Amino acid sequence: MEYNFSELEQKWQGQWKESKAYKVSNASDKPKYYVLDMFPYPSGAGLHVGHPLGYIASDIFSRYKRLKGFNVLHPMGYDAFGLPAEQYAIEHGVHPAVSTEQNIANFRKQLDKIGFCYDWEREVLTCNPKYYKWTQWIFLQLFNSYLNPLTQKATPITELVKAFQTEGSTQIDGLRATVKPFSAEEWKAFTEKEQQDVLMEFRLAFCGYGEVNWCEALGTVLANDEVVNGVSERGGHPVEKKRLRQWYLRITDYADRLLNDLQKLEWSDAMKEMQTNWIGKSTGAEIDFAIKVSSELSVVSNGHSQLTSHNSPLKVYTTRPDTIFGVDFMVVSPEHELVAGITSAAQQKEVEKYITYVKSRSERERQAEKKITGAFTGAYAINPFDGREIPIWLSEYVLAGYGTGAIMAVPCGDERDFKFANHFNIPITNIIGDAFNGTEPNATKDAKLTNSGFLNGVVLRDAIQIVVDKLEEMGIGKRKINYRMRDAAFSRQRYWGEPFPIVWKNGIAYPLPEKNLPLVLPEMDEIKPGKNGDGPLSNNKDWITDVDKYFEGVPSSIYPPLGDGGLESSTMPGYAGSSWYFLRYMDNNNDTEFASRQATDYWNQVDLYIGGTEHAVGHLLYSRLWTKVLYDLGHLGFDEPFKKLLNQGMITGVSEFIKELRIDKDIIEQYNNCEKQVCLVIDKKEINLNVPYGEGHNHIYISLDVNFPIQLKVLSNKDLIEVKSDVSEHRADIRFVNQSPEKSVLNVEDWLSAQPVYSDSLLICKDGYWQNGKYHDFDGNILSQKLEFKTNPTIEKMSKSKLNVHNPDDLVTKFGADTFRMYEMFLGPIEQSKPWDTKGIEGVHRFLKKLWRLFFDDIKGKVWNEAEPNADELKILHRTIKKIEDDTERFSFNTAVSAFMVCVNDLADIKCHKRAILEPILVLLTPYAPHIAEELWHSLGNDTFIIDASFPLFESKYVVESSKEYPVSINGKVRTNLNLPLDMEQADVEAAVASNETVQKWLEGKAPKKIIFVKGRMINVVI
RNA sequence: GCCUUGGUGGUGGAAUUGGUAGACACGCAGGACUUAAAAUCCUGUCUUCAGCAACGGAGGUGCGGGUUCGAUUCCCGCCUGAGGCACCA
Repeated sequence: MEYNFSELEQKWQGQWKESKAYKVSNASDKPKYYVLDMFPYPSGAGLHVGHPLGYIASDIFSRYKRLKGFNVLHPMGYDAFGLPAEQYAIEHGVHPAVSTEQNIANFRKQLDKIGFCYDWEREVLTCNPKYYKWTQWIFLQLFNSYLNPLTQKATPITELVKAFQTEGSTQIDGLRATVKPFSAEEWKAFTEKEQQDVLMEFRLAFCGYGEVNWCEALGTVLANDEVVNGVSERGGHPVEKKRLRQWYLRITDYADRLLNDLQKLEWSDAMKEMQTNWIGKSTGAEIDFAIKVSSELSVVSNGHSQLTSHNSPLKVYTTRPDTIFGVDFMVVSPEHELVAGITSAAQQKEVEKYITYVKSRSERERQAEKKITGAFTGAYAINPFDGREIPIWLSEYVLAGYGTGAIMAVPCGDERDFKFANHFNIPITNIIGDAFNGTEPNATKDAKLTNSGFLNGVVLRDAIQIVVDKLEEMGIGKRKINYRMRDAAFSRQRYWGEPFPIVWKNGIAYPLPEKNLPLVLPEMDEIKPGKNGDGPLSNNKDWITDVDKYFEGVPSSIYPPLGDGGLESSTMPGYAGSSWYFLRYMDNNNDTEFASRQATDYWNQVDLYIGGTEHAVGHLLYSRLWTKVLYDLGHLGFDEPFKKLLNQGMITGVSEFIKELRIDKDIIEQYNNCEKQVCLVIDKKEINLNVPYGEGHNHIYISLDVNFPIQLKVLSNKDLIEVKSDVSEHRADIRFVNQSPEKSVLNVEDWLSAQPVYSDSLLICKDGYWQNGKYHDFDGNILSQKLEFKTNPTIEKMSKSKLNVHNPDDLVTKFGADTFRMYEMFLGPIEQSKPWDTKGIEGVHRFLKKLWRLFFDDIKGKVWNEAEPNADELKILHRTIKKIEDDTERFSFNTAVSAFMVCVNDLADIKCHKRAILEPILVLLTPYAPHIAEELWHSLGNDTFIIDASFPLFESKYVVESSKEYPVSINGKVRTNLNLPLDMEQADVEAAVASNETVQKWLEGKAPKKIIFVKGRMINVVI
C-alpha cells in the first residue's frame, strides 16, 4: 500500500466539505479564537505561490487552536473591486463583474486544492451589493459624524448643528482655520449652502480638492502605479498634476488615538514604528512672517527693488523656533496660494517656468530627487526679531500638504537647507558658533546660540520655549502639533468600485436615505473616462440624474426636491471594502445590520491577523480608523480591529525587464507623431533602421547585452534630426522568458503574439535585430537562425502586476497539497521574505513518504502494531510534542517541519511502528499536513475527523535527562566535551574540568585564571 | 531621498534569553539493492593547512571597529538586497 496522495487528498477534501467539518457556529461553550488572512484581490493571473504562504500559516494555526479546544473562526473572501479588472475591461471588453467572477471561481478552485479549513459559508465579496450596502452605510456614518474635540469621539453631526444654533462657533475648540468664527444668529442667517460648507469642514467623510495624476492623452486619472518616469506606462504619454474635487476621510482627527492605541496591540515593533512614522507627530510652532513685495514701478525707475508690505503674512511651521535668527531664506511650496500675489515682475517668468516644471513631477520624485531646484519669488519675509529681510524661494521639496506648505530655512542646521543655500549662493548665518564648521550643517540642540540677538548664549534646546513664548506674546506665533499624515483621499475617478450614496445639487452633498441602500453600481456597456477627469459613471446620464426615486417619502423639509441634482460620479477606493470586512465574516448574511452586535461582541477582535508588511500604513491604518469610528458611534464594543498581527514575508520572484528606447519625456509631445529612425553606431559604422510610425508608442527595444551607442532621430519638416532619448525599463511576463542562472532570453515571437499592439516592434540584439517577424543581421539580411534578446532579471516581490508569478497548481498536482503546504513552511521563517525556488520540495515529499512507511510497507502492507512503547520511543514522542507546540505557538513553522523530519528519522532508525507513538504524532501533524494525517488516523481505526481530536499532552517525565555532554571551551573556543551530571555544582565542575586531559594540554601546567560554568549550558576555561 | 527590514556553506535555512555556528533539507560525490531504471537505504560534504589514518591546527555568520571569559546575537560606522512612501492591492 503506497502513499497515493492525490487520491486521498481528493477523498478527504470531499468528505470535509460534505460533512461541513469546518463550519463554525457563533454560539459555543468553547473559548473563541479568530484567525484572519488578508483577503486577496482576485487577479486574472490566479493564485500565485506567495498567496498561500500566509494562508497556510493561518490554516496551521487555526487547526492547532481547534485541536487545543477553541471555537475558531477562520474565514476567507475577496477584495473584489479594483483597478486591474477595470483595465482589463477597457482592453478586452469584458465587464469587470464577469471577469471578477471568473477570477474568483479560479481562485476558489486553487484554494480548495490546498485543503484549507475555511468556513466558506462565511465568504464575503466586496463587490457584492449585499456587502457594499454596508460599506456605503458606514460611509454615511462617517459623512454624518464629526470628531467632538472635547470627547475626542466621533459624534453625530446633528450635535454640532445644535451647538451652532445655540452658541455659534464659540464653543467649538479647535475650530478649523478654514472656518471663520460665527455667532448663533449668524449661523441661523446662513444660507443652506453656507451652513453645509461649514459642516463639510467637520464631517469625517468630506469633500475637498486634491491633486491627481492627469494624463491628457488618455483622458484619465492615473494611479501612481501607472506612471513610470513621469509618463504613462501605457503609451508613454506625459502626465501632470490636476486639481480635482475629491472625497476624503478625516483620519488626521484620529491621529493621536491611532498613535496612542498602538501600545495596546501585539504587533511587531517595526510595524508600530512604521505607523508611528507615517502619522509623524511633531511639536513645534507656527510663525507668521510679514512679507514685503517689490513694487514693479520702483524696479523700473531706479533699478533697485523697493519693498512694500503685503497684506497676508507668510505662515511657516517649524519644529525649531530656536533657530529663528539663523533663517536665511524661506521655502514655499510651488502650489502655495501666496505665490501668485508676491512674485515680482522681474521673477515672474522664472517662477512660472518653475511651476510648470514642478507640475510634471510626481510627489515621490520631488522628495527623492538629489538635484536641487528652486526659483526666487522676488519677495522677502521680515524676521520679527531683527527686521532682517529674508528672500522667499520656491522649491519642490516643500509639499503643499504638509504643515503650512512653507518652511523657514536654517542652512547652518539643516542638511537640505544647507545644500539649497550653497546651490543658489545664499549667504549662511552661523548661529551655533563652533558647532558649525562651514562645510556641513549641524542639527544640534545642545550648542549655545550666537548671532541671535536676545538669545545669544542660550542653549538651543532651552531657546525653543523662550522664542515661542515671545512669539505668542507678540501675537505672531503659537505652539502647534503637526502630523505628517494627511487626510485619506477617498474617491477614485473609476467605475469598478462602490458608488457614493450622495446626490449633489447646487454644490450641496445630500446623503441617500439609509433605507435605499445599496446604491447599486449600474451596468455599463462601455467603460471609458468621463469629461474633465470625471469617472466613467458620469457617462451614464440616466443613472446620474434619476435621483428622486431615492428620496421618495422623505419630507421636503429635510431634502429639497433633487430632481435636477446628480449622483456623485466617482467611486470609492479599493480600501473602502477592506476596511471593515473582518466584521462582516462574523455575520455575513445579515440584511439589517453590517453585523449583529451579538456576533461582534462574541467574536470581538481578530486574535491573529496574517498578511504582508506592504499593508503597513494603508489598509491597517484605515481599518483601525473605521473600527474606532464604529466604536465611537456605539456600533462596536472594541476600538482596535487586529489584536495580534503576524507579517508574512513576501515571496520574491525574478522579474524580467526589457529596455525600451523612448523620446525624452520633455519633448515627447513635440515629436511623438513624427516618423522615427534609430541609428546604431557599431565599430564606427552607422546603421540606420526605420521605426514604424506609432502614436504614443516607439516600440524600440534593446537587448541587455547591447553595448554600442544608439541614437534616436525623428523626421521633422523633412529633416532628420537627432533627439534626446531615454531608456526606460518595463517588464516582460516571465512566461515569455527562458530564465536560467546565467542569462534570461526573451521568447520574442510568443511575447509579441501575446500583445498584438506591439507587433510592429523593433528589437535590437547584440548581433542583429528583429523586425517585421524576422531576424536580420546588421546588413539587413534575413537570418534563418534566432538571435538572443536578453532581458534584465531583477528580484522583486511576486505579484501579478510585476508579471513574475508562479502558480502552485502544478506542484500540488505533482506532489500533493500536504507536501506543498509543508514545503512553503519549510522555505524559511514566515516573517522573512524569500525567493521562490522549487528545488527542495522533494525532501519534504520524501519525509511524508517515510512517515507513511512507518504505517504501511509497499509489499508487507500494514506494519503498525499495538506493542507497548519503550522509554526511548516515548522520549522521541514527547520531545516532538514539546517542540511542535512551542514552535507552532511562536509561528516558527519551518523549524516545526524540521522537528517532524527529525522525529520520523529517529523512529525509522529504531524501527518503531507502535500505534501508541504514531497516533499522537498524527494529531501533531494535522495542522501541517491534514490529508495524510486524516488518512492514517482512519487507518488506525478512528472514525471521527482528526481535527476533532485533542492535542497530545506533553509530559516532561519522559524527556528528563540526568547528565549532559558539556562543551568545554578554552578562551571561548570549544576544545572538548565532558559528560557531567546535570545537578553538579561549580566547585565539582571545576575539579572535573581541571583534571581533564585536553584541558591540561592547553593549560601547559599553569592554573586557569577563571572557570566559567553555566549550568546546563557550557563551561569556559580562561587561561 | 525618507521610513521599515534583511545579509550565515554550492542552495533554502537552524542556533528560542550573549553560551558547542552550519540542525533539517536540497544539490553534489561515492556506495548498496536492481538486468536496468525508479524508489529506498548507507557514507561524505564550511574553507584551509598538515597527515596513511585516528586525530589535530588555523580561519569563518556582508565589510571595518568596539564591549565581553564568550558575539550570528549587543553597540558604532560602512556596503548591499527587499518592502512601503498616500490612485496596485
